[in-house]
Amino acid sequence: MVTPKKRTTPLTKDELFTAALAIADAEGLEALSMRRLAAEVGVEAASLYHHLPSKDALLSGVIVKMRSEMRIPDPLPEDWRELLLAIFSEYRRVLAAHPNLTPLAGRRVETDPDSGLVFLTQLGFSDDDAVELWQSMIALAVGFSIFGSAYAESDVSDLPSELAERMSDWRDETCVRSLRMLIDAYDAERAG
Amino acid sequence: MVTPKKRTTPLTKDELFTAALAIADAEGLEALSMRRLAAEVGVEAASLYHHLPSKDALLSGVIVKMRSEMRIPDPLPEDWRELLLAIFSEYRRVLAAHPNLTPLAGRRVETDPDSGLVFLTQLGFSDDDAVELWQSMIALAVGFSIFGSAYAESDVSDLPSELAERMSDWRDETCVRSLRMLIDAYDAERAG
DNA sequence: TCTGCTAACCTAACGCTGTTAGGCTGCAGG
DNA sequence: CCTGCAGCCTAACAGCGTTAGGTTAGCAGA
Repeated sequence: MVTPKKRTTPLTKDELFTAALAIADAEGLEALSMRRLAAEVGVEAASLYHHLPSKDALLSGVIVKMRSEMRIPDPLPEDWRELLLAIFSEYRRVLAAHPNLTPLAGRRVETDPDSGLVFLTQLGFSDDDAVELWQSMIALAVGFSIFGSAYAESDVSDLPSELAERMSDWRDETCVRSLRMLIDAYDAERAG
Repeated sequence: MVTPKKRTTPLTKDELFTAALAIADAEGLEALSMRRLAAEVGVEAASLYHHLPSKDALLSGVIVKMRSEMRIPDPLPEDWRELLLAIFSEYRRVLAAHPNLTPLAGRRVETDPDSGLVFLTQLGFSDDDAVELWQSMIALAVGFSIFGSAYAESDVSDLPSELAERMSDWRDETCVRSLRMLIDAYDAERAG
């Protein structure tokens, strides 16, 4: 696990983010300390501060790194609703692939200019409506991912047992279903 | 701020949760340490472990305490859609009232048996549909609260400026609007 | 080739954290 | 009066993020 060899090439930020992401994935967020990361990349903890201003910056970098794993399907769906759905399903897939990072998922919002929001306005959505739909989809996807991860402990002990069991199961299809409903509803309001 | 006097009555869990919530509200989550809390209630840090098994238990207690601030309007809305909306608007109000706790908001789901979920099944929703709507509303409300709090740093620098500004503004009305859309959509699918 | 600069690393230490072990104290029940 | 124990204490542990300041190796310019 730990690389004991002396380094030959200097560290890079990207290498740090990648290693940090790997540690968090494998051992949990609480295992990701500066010393642990330093050991992983074959360096002492203080040396990391030559590349990063703080641990906070490290965590932000890890989130960005995770987000960079998003892959949009190559022949883009023709229907814009399917495109939106593809984007946010992918968002959720990436979040679900790194369940240890869900506590951090909300700490950073990034919206690429070419990722769909601007596109919405070109479809006839007002700026307000486009943003509201976009925000709602982000909130839903992130919320579902948080509650779906082990981070969340649920107390449903007072519910009837069938409901309790079902409430502990945060399914991907449910998220997609609700995402679709939001898209259709905003679309209907735009048309009406 | 800190109570220097010797205590006359023994500590209670509830007193600890209340004090911890106050510290987190006033000074942020990172200020809430066992030593800080102990000082606040006039005791040494180690003594807290007579009442709590761990800091994690403290944080869970704080979340429960926060959630207990929810108040459902007294003449219950007659329309069940308005009732649902009232519940989740209140949920969001409480979350927004404690912005420093949003990072923890996802760590614990509680669903009272009498808070509406069971009620949905009595209205004709299948167990699955009721749970899916319920989960979606939780996810949306929590997601909005997280992104609306200062916890989230947004990077919208690449967006057109009007969109960027609007994207940094997570409005309550937007959350309510989307909640309402979800309710109506699930209602329509139930009827259809 | 020698000089000097600087990037990239190091050791050591600071004050903080959650947590545990073990001891004191004062009050309630027998 | 004696016992037990709830409720607090002091002291210490290992680990944390971070900083100050020192070393080293390699490259730029003379």
